[in-house]
Order: sequence, then C-alpha cells, then structure tokens
Amino acid sequence: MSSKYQEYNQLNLPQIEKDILQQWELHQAFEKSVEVRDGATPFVFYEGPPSANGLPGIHHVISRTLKDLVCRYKTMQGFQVKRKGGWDTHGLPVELGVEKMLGITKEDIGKKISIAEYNDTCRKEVLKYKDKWDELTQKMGYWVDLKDPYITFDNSYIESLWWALQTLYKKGFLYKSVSIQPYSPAAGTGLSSAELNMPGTYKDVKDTTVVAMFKAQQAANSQFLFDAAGNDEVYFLAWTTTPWTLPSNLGLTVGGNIEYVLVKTFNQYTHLPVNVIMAKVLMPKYFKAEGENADFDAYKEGDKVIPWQILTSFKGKDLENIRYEQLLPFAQPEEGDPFRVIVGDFVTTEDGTGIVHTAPAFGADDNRVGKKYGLGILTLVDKQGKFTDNVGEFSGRYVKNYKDDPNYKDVDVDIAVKLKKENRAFKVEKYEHTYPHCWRTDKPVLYYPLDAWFIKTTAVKDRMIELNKTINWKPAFTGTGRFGNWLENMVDWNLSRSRYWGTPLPIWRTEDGTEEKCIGSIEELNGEIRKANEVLGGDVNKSYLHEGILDLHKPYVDDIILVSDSGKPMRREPDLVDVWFDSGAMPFAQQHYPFENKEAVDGRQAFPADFIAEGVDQTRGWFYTLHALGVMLFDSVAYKTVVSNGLVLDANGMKMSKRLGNVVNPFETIAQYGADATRWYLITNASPWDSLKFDVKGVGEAQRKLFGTLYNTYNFFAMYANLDNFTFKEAYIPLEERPEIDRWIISVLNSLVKDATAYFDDYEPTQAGRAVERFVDEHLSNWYVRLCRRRFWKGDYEHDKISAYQTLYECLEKVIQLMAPVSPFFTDWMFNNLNKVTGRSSAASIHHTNFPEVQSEAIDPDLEERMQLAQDISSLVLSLRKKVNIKVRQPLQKILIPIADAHMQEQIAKVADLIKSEVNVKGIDYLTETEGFIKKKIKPNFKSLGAKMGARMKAVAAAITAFTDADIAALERDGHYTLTVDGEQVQIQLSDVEIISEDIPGWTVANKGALTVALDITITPQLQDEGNARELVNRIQKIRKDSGFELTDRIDVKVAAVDSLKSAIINYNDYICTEILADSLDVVAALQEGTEVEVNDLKFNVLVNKKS
RNA sequence: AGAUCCGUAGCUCAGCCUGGUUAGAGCACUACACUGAUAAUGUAGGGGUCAGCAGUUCAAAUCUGCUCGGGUCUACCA
Repeated sequence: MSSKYQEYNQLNLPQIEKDILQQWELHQAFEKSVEVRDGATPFVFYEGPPSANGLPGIHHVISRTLKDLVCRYKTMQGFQVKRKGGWDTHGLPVELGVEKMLGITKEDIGKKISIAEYNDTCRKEVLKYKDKWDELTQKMGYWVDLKDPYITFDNSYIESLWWALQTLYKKGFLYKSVSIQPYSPAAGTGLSSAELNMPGTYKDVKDTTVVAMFKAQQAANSQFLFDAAGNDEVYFLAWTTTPWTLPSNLGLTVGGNIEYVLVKTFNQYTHLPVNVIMAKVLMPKYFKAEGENADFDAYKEGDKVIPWQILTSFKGKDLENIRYEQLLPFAQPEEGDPFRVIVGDFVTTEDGTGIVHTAPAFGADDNRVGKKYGLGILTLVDKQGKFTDNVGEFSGRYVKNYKDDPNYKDVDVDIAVKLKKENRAFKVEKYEHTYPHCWRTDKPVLYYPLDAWFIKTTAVKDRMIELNKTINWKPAFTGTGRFGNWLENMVDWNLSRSRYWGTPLPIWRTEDGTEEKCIGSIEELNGEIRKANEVLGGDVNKSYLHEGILDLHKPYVDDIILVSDSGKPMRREPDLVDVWFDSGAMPFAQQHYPFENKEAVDGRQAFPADFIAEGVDQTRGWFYTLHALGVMLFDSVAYKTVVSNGLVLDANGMKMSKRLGNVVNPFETIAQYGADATRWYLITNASPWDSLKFDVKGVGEAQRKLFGTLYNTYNFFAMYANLDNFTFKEAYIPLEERPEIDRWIISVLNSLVKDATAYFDDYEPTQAGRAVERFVDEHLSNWYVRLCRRRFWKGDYEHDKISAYQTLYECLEKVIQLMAPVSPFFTDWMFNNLNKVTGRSSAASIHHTNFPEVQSEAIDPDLEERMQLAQDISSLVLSLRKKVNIKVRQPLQKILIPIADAHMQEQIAKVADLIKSEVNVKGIDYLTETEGFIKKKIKPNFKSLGAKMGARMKAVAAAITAFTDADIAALERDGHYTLTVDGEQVQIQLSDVEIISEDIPGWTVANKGALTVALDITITPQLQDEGNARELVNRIQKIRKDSGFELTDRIDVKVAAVDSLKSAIINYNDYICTEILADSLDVVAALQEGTEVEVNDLKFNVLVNKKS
C-alpha cells in the first residue's frame, strides 16, 4: 500500500490506457474477471464472428463496445460471463478476394488452379488481418477470449454443422428442389444477392415490352364474360418487359381484390374488334377518354381515337381458374395443369395491366405462385441464355446479346412482331427500367431455375413467430417491425451455394436420386467410407481407408463414394451450404456439440444466449439464422435479448465506405483520444440503435468534459488528502452526522446508482452514461466540490473535514464503478490510485468488484429538492448581481424570497447557509402574502383545466389571465372561484391555476418558474470595507501562488494602501490574516518593493515575505 | 417498388410513448464576472416556420394521413 495518492500534471488518456493494458496482461485481469465468478450464475453471451479478411473500422468499435460493456456490467453484477471469440471464415467475400488476388475467375478453379490449392489459399487469406483485429480488440479494451476462438473452417466446427444438418434431415426439414435464382448466362454461374447488390449492377435499359392478348376459353366459370361480350372472343391483357419469357408462360396472375373490367374496343394493329380484360384503374394508360362509348361503326383504320366501352366489371377472384389458350404453343410442361388464371398477393396496379404474365421458370414470384397452383414449369431457355431446340423459329437464338455478336437481332422484337401479326399484341412499346446485370460480364442477368437444397423453415414459421415474441429486442420495433415482418413473409431457406470454400453439404446420392444418405459425424462418414470400399471393392475410397477423412472441405469430400442400402454407389451433392448456416449454428458448433459439452447445451447452461448484439443489418442475417436453428433444433429461442445497433455515418451523415474515402480509422482515433473517450462518445452520443454521425470533435469533447472533470476532481482530492494524510482509516461517519451538503451529494449519488442500474439492466447504456455525465458535471464538480473547497483546505483535520474527504472519496469510488463497463481503462486507473492508498477493496481491478448497490435509506427526496432550490436561488441572485454590476466578492445585506407555503420556507431555511456563502449575502428574508406588497401573476393550468372545460377552455383561460389582484386573493382565500363564461357559471379550484409571485415593487427581482428572488443592493460602509478586504485577500492569494509558495507557508505582509482601503485593513485585519496565512499585516506609507496590485481602479504596492 | 427508422438552434442531441400554451441541454459564438480544481467555472446574449402539407382536438414538436429528404433491409417483379 502506498501512503500518498498519486498526483498528476496532465491528463493523458492514451498513456493511461497503455499502462493499464500492461497491467491487465501482467495480471491476467480478463481471465481473472471470469474466474472470480466461478460457481456464479452464468450470463450467456455469443460473439458474432467477424470475418478477418477485411480491416476493422470504427463501426466495429461501437458494436464491440456495446457487447463489452454489457459483459463487464453483468460480471460486476455477479454473473459469470464467458466470452468465446470466433472467426467467420467461409463464404463468398473470401472467395472473391482470393480470385482477385490470384487474378482468376470462378471458371478457372479446377482448371488453372486445383481446388485443393484454391481452398488452401482461402484458408490462409481469411485470417489475413487477424493481427489487426486482435490489435483493435486489445486496444479498445474489448474483453473476449482470443486464445481459444471458434473458427468456422475447423473440422470440429463443421462436424457440429453436419450433426445439425443430419438432425434437420431426419426431421424432414431438408429437401431438394428447384429455385429461381439470379443467373448470369454470360458467366455461366448463379449470382448471390451480395453480387447483385454490388454498385453498378443495376442499369437503366430500354426493352421492348408487350401487352399480350391471352384468349380465354369458354366454360362454365367464364360464361359470365362471354355473356357480356355477346359470345365474341375474350382476351386477357398481360404486360411483360421480357417477351422472351412468353413461350414459357403457364399462367396469368390477378389480384384477388383488384377490380377488373371487360372492355369492348379495337386492336390498334389489326383493327379487329376485340374484348379485353384488365384492371379498371389502369385503363387510362390504354384508352383515351374521348373514345368512351364512341361510335364503333364509324371506326376505321388510322383513326387516332379508338372507341371503347366497358361491358362489365368484377373482382380478380371471380377470374380464378378460368382457362386460356396457350399464347405461343411451342412446348408444354411435362407435368402440372397450366394455362389458368390464378390469384397472387404480389399483383399491383402500379403499371402494366393488373394481370401478370406468369412464367414459373423465370421469376421467383411466378415460381412460388405456380407451385401453389400446380402449373408445372417450362424452361425454354438453356444455361447459355439461348432458346432450346423446340421453340419453332426462335430455336437456338440468344434471348439477350450474350456473345457480343455485332449482328445480334433482338428476339424480343421478333416475338412482338409475330404477336402483332397474330392479333395477339395489344400494345408494343419501348420501356426504360432498371435491370440487374452481372458485375463481372456487364450482361443482363436472368432469373433461372436451378437445383438447390432447402431448409423447410416455413414448417416452423408459427413457432418462430411465437418464440420471437419472448425475445427482448432493443429497440423493440426491430423485433416487431423488421424482424416480425420478415418472419411473416418467410420462405424456405435456400442452403445451396455452388462455390468451393465452405461447409460441404453432407449428402450422398445415387445417380438416379432414388437413394441418399445424410452424414452426421466424422465417425459415421469413416464407417461409411470403409463399408463402401468393402461393398464396391477396387480403389473406392482407397486413400481414406487408414486414417479416415482429415479435412472436411472440397475436394476431399468429393472424392468419397458411399454405397446405398441397395448396393449402388452414391456421390456427394456438389453444393456447399450458405455461410449464414455457419454463423447461425455457432451457439452449439462453437462448443463442438453434441460431441463435446453436451450437458452445457442440453442443460441450458450455455444455451440460449442471455444477450447478443450486432449491427441492425444482421437482422435478416445472423439474428434470423440463429433464431431459425434455435427453433428447429432445440425448440427454443437462441437469445433472450438482442441489441441491434445502428450504422456509423461520417460527420456529414454519409455512410462510411472505402469508395468514398470517409472511413474513420479506429486506431488513429484511439491513439489520439484514447479508447475510453471513444467508447464513451459512441455510447452516450446517440442510442446504439440510432445511426451515429461520427465526429472526432465529439470524442474530444467527451475527453475534456467528462474525463477532464473527473481527473480534476481526483487531483483536487489527492492534493488535499495527501496534505492531511487522509487514507480512509477513520471509521465511516454515519450520514446523519455529516453536514447537509454531504448528505445531499450521497443522496444524489445513490439516486444515480439506482437510475444507472435500471438503465443498464434495460440495455440502455446511453441513458446510464448521460446520467453519470450529469452527476459528475452538475452535481459533483460544479456544486459539491465548488461549495466545499474551503472545507478541504481550511481548518483542522477533524470531524467536518474527514466527513468531506469520506464523502468525496465515496463519490469518486462509486461513480467510476458506474462508468467502468463503458470506459474500462480510466476507471481502473483511478480505482487503483485510490485503492492503493486506502485498500478499501481487495480486488486487483475495478472489473473484479461488485457494482454499487443502492442504499435507499441514503436517498432523501426532500434534501434533493431543497438543494435544487438552493441552486436555483443562487443562480437567480448571481444573475441579479450581474444585472446591477456588483461583484460576488462584494458582500450584500440580504435577499428576499416570497414563500408559497411553510414547507418551502422550511426547505430554504435548511440550505440558507449554503446560499448565503455562495452568493455572499448576510441574510435571507422570507415574505409571506400577509406582507401584501408582492405582485402576483396567475396562469391557468391547462392540463387540469382542459379536461374539465373542453371547448370552453379558451374563454376560461382568457378570463383567468384577466384576474385582478383581488380576484387572485379571493381564489387563494377561498380555494375556489366562480366565473362566468358564455353566460354559464363555472367553478375553478386552486389546483386549476398556478400563482406565482412575479414582482416585489421597488426591488430588483428575478424569476425562475414559481421562484422569485429580490436582492438588497444597498452597500453600507461596513459592507464596502468587507468587500475591499476580500479583494485584498484575493490579490495576496494570487501573489502567493505566483511566488510559488507552498499551501502551508506562513507570510508577513506590508501594504502601501490608499486611504479608501485603510479602514478595511484595520477592521478586517484578523480575517485577512487567517485567509492568507499571514502572521502580520501592516499598512505602510509607501513601498518601493513588492507587487503592484489594483483594487477598485486604485493601484498600490503589496510586499509579501515568506517566513523561513 | 415494399418494409422500417430518422428529420427539433451553426453542430451533436433531449422532449414525442402518456397532447397543455415562453420547445430544452451541451458544443461553438459574443460580453461580463469568478479564481489556492484554472486548458476549469458562473451569468447574460444572439440563434428555431420542431422537414412540408392536411386532418383530429378547446389545445399538436407530440396523435393520424399524405408529401419531400436521408439511412437500412428486402426485392427488382409483370
């Protein structure tokens, strides 16, 4: 233990942090913070794994600060919080990075470079920036276990994923199907949504669009149309921007509640009379108003205005299942019941005709609704992007110019021409819209049916929605809004990715697809490997027979051939699984469950998480996959509380991106301002879920304001505590034996502890931090310390002084504990500085201590109220002094305060001494209404009055405002008053108005709310003397300080005082001497030596000599 | 295009859920004061069509609808 508190010359946060980091490492502070809670209730936290193939940015600092502070807080609350770090290592971004680095494309893999080599490169590259990440983790003070992280490419991790996949498989949740995915014929590959969202992929293109005419078939369910049309032909109109999909059309989708009309008119190309069906609200797009009910017989070719007439109208659902003739009958689907009108919820009347041409092969919506109605599927375009051989005259033609053919003819145009000729086109025009393009080839993407494996999440949709309601979402609207909607509209989870670096799907199939096996562990696979070799013989799986499989990645798993129950060879389904499966499975995969740690997960010790936090962009990513797997595998939520933090924008509100070059480098910010100030700024500036405009100036402000103030307060304490040898060795002085102001700050401190605890418990660190800021600045520094300064440097080391030290010490001790979760370095530094001397805590670090508990008995609302009164009154008096230009150093006789009730007077009386010394007046006079000369003002209380008066409110308010002094007096006397409004009598109560003492005629007054203060500004000669004495004290103190004297040095003083000061020096000689620690103070006639000073515009010399 | 969040002083944010009549704070700016915490502090001042429009209401920054601007997610769909 040290006997002196360390004093400092300057606050250097970055240096403090370096020192503390060293100590943490030396003493294994993090490990110990977990150890000290051995046996305590676990608080389960999951670290969302970052991908280390990109550099960390400032936005990573905010989510990690959030995670860290919750974990530190819960540790201080007595929970054991294990934090296993992790790395997300698979996936497309890794692969794209490697391809870029090697200068290859996907097609080159397996040709120019072996899959084994490629994957080895990925494995190395993915942890490229691990060192940088580790450095950030350390420097920002994020406590997470980096020594034993989970890594998603580890065999043990993948084995857990396989267990999960097999479990889902056994439950019947894993199936193979066709899905419509973005596909680039030019590149010959499917595209991920990430690739589709790369900048520049969406381009404006001009396409030929067609409103095609689908001829309805006459039948019982369509008879109402034909009745209206006089048994003429009836056509459905459907618009498409991709006419090349028309040969694959299998359905027409309408909106169930949309109103449609049957219209009699002419085809503008063939001039034949037709009857067409479309949505009513879209008619103006196709029909001119003046054509309505025009003369049909008079119409002739070339007329600008085409006559039309509505024959009947009906709802979309009336059209359901009406059949129509195939538009371009080149080929028919092998199965299904096509060419029907169906109902879908995605139909809008924004554009087109309100009837959607539906080709299940080329649109996700189309496919979904097609499946629902069993339309079948017809794919007349091959993977090169050209029509198949069975599309008549269009066979073999590319649907878009994928080969850069200079003679390419737009097939859409030819289809439009054909339809025009056949009286099957109602309108053909160019249309400009945005369309996605392949980022690598710049060619249009098309949506194409590809084989894929799915997880049937829709089977547990209701359960997922139900369990989601038990999750504590911060902010709540993310859970009900964004996430809730997402669940409501959920589709099955497409697991398949045709890539190389990822978790392989552990499914082996016979060639005909009739038999398959889903493998759930390494052991099972090795058994199957040997079995296949025995049954199939030869070289099958030869290289895997001895040691079994060593790496669960491609290409090794693809070498393995298994055998089906009927003895047929089975090969692995070539897909990898979506990386989101990797991260969604981390709760159990990080534990290598169920092969290890089975009890921890099954016994709900390590599952589900009590808390997770990530960026709001993870809502449909990690948050979703965690939830889906939690529900499907364990019928449980995966996390009880989730905080989604917003984005970090730059100072101008722009998203930070490498492209714009506005990324804030976290290392620089931390180096300059320190991690504590950075963390504090990030947490307190905006709620975590609001997007944050990051401005380094704000970090500087946090540094100056909060940390600077605390540091000053500490230094102040240390300076005097060292002089007095205060080490908290005396017994704790009971609160009731401490002065008012001590009990007040302890009361406020405990209120703060109460509030901060509630905020932290509610995952509102922003509110907690702001409350702490208010306390440190307004209450502790600018009121308590300022008012108590004299107590620390005046007088003997006895009861009052010890009380002050104990009080200030306790405030510092507890406030840094409240701050410790957010700003771990500075608080630990101060904790050590304090604790080294006092040894109050046996903990080696603030992070091993228990969070302060509220002492409710210390909270005194009355006390807090009257101190607020004292602050307000002081503030008013100071403003009055300013108004009449009288310095605070000049004592004044008294202030007058009108008193509303006895309680108020009692309250003020208790803090009268504080007020008097703060504003330098001799006394306080309380005025009650009996004095009679206070001018009062009355204001209606709208809230209570409004409820009673309703519409008469305005008149009542006017009447009250017009009250005379007599009216007010009457109301105060009787407690009620009857007034007449619009001829009606209404009674108002005292509680319906607010009466304040506004003015005391003849006095200088100031108001704040209901509080009024008047100041007596008469300066008597005696007051003048006292003021001058204080001026002199001030000047001599300055000389002492400038001369570098110690606080305790005694002095002799000679003053060549001018006449006007003499009486002050004589009358207040003792006072002055005590203040300046002088043994003698003499007035001399003239003085050559000494320092020139000025008081009230008079200059004279003062000589100060230190006694040896 | 849909969903959702955001828009209050030059800047960063409270207040909105639960409507109440002079809309607050900090920073920055200006002036004055204070000073044994001093790169701190106090007082005063300027600075706002609470994004816009409409509605509900005696009363709207606050509730409702629409519009505009910004962000995010989902989709790109006829």
